[in-house]
Amino acid sequence: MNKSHITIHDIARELNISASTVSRALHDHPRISIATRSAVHKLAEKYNYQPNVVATSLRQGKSKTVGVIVPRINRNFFSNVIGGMEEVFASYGYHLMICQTHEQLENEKTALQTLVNARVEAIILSVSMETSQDTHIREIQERGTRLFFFDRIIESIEAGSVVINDRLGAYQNVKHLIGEGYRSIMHVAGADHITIYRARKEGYMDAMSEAGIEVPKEWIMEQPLVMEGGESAFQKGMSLNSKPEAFFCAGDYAALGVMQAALRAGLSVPGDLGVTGFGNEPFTAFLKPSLTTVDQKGGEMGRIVAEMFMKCCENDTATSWCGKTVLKPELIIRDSSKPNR
Amino acid sequence: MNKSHITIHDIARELNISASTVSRALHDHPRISIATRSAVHKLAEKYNYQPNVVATSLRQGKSKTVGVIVPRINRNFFSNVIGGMEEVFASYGYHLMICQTHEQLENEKTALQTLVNARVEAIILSVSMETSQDTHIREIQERGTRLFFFDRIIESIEAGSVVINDRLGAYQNVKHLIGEGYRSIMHVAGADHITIYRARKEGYMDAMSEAGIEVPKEWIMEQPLVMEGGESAFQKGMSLNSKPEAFFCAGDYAALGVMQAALRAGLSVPGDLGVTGFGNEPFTAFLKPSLTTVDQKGGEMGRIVAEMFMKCCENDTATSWCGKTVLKPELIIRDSSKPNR
DNA sequence: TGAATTTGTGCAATCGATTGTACAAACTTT
DNA sequence: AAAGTTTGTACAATCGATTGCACAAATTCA
Repeated sequence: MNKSHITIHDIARELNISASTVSRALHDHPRISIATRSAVHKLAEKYNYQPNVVATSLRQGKSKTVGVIVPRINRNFFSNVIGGMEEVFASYGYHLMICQTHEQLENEKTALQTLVNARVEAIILSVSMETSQDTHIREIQERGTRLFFFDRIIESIEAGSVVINDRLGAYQNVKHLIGEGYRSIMHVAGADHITIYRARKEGYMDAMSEAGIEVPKEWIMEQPLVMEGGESAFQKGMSLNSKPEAFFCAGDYAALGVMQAALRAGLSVPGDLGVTGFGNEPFTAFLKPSLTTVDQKGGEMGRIVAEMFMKCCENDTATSWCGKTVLKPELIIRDSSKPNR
Repeated sequence: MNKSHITIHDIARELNISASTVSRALHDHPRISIATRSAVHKLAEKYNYQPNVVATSLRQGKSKTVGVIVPRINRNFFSNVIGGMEEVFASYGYHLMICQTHEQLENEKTALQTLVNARVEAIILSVSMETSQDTHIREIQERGTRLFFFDRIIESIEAGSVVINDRLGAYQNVKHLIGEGYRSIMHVAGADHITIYRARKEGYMDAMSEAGIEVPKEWIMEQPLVMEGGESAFQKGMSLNSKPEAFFCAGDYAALGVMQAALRAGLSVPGDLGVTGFGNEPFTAFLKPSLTTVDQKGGEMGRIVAEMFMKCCENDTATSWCGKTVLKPELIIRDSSKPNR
């Protein structure tokens, strides 16, 4: 990009040999004489020669770059995942190219195209909230781009993926509430077409039905998983005939909303109302009361997808199917779910 | 990378014309007949032709990629910055390549080299804690890579940069404490060779001397800006002759540490001890008491560096000097600094 | 009608690194 | 000494897109 980048040709010229010899010398090709090799190495050292990765990429058809698409980079969970991936990829000499969708399908499509054009070796994706169909992703895959999912996967597409067992996490969460004496537990749910949210709902149902608690459908309130969603869920819950004893929220911010609304309404948490969340956002540890939640293992998830890519794709057997790794979620028990009454 | 990627040669062959004509047709070169142009466009459409960015990069010497180096991707502030940058860069068709240093100088060096090799058009950097010398960065710049700093800058290097006025932020913060009646205010400081931490210390001094409060040097405690650092600062502070009335911490996690240690020690915050932080981490709003702090404008900072790069570098006048933008910090007044006593 | 333009396209070089093939020189083998 | 190997290096093509230059055909002008 700059005169200051020296090339094998520069070295070749100075030593009066050909560029191909320089290239081979740099790779310690056995057919190049020791004398030539060391001369080349010395000069490369002197000028701090660094191969032009762009040229190598073009020649080899390998960019040593992996694309990542997430809804938002600055969400704790996603930045943890990205951080984890970066560690592993960096150790293999791979780069990360990152795009965010802001939860919008259109952006997701653009990002996919962008990354394909950049000739990334794979795309690692956590789909946006708006993504309910799969054609745009399937197309990319069919055109030969390797694909991996994490967390928010599309089940109809066969691709390597890493998730946590959301159903189990939710189940443990709700079972814990039940164990603490709560019975009429409502669920603030996320959009149903997103796998993880459906799974969390199912986990909730599992625990409830195991305990023999009937769940009227008003107890399940689909809401945007932000503070406001939690607040309005709380209002709705309080207006029902069967007053809620606890809320299990599919997201921590919604749980926060529920908690704050409850406190404003003069209820005490957990005295009058139990609240649990999902995600283990950093703030949940510092809330008063601290919030019981489920850890999503962001960093680990990132490291595992990265390793998965490396195992499956580094040699050229382009088997895109690398299996699905399911991590065990971890229930973090804190104060907001202390025994009822 | 894959047979499914079609090239201008494929199109050329099918239309029985040359690749150069295809290239020109795709760019609507006026010398190509309308008929040919539309035939090419039609076929490109049909096969969903997408130019190989790697090839273009090589030819043009422009990668449309910018490298970013941060201490940790998953720190709220940095992920906000990155998120902001991504928005702007995406809108210009630029990509982001991201590396993290984990606050280690060695990693910073590697990352710089990696990004230079990847032929990024610029490197946007926030230096690690360990970075106290500048030669490794200066070298990169001298070899022709454009460089920008944000937040943690190196003043001895001339490069475009975006920071907030840390000194002012700290000054406002401490002035506010003084206004609320606190006088013996101690400062939990960060490493002194990092510009921003020194600036925060200076802002603290400004406010104190303006109020005519003498600051013995034991009041300034350099600590790792994490919870443990805050805790040990609190212990140290309490063992002094002049008991602290408040702590101004250069980081939110340290403030959290101070607060928790104080509460454990049976003090009430802010009743017995005022505490303020710096950074406006998301959790600070939810602490009990909520923490007074200074917002660092991460997203905005990211957007501004990105725009700065675009303005300075898109046309090839390689003036690396794009000035220094200083953002106004925002003091967020919450409960932890309520009036003394 | 012949000269001067304009129009439309192709050739070949280029970006930098890699690699199959060729080939001369040096060395072994018989 | 002739044939066969090994050693060391260069040439040229390739990856895909771009672009200066050349050149023929078509058009305009004188």
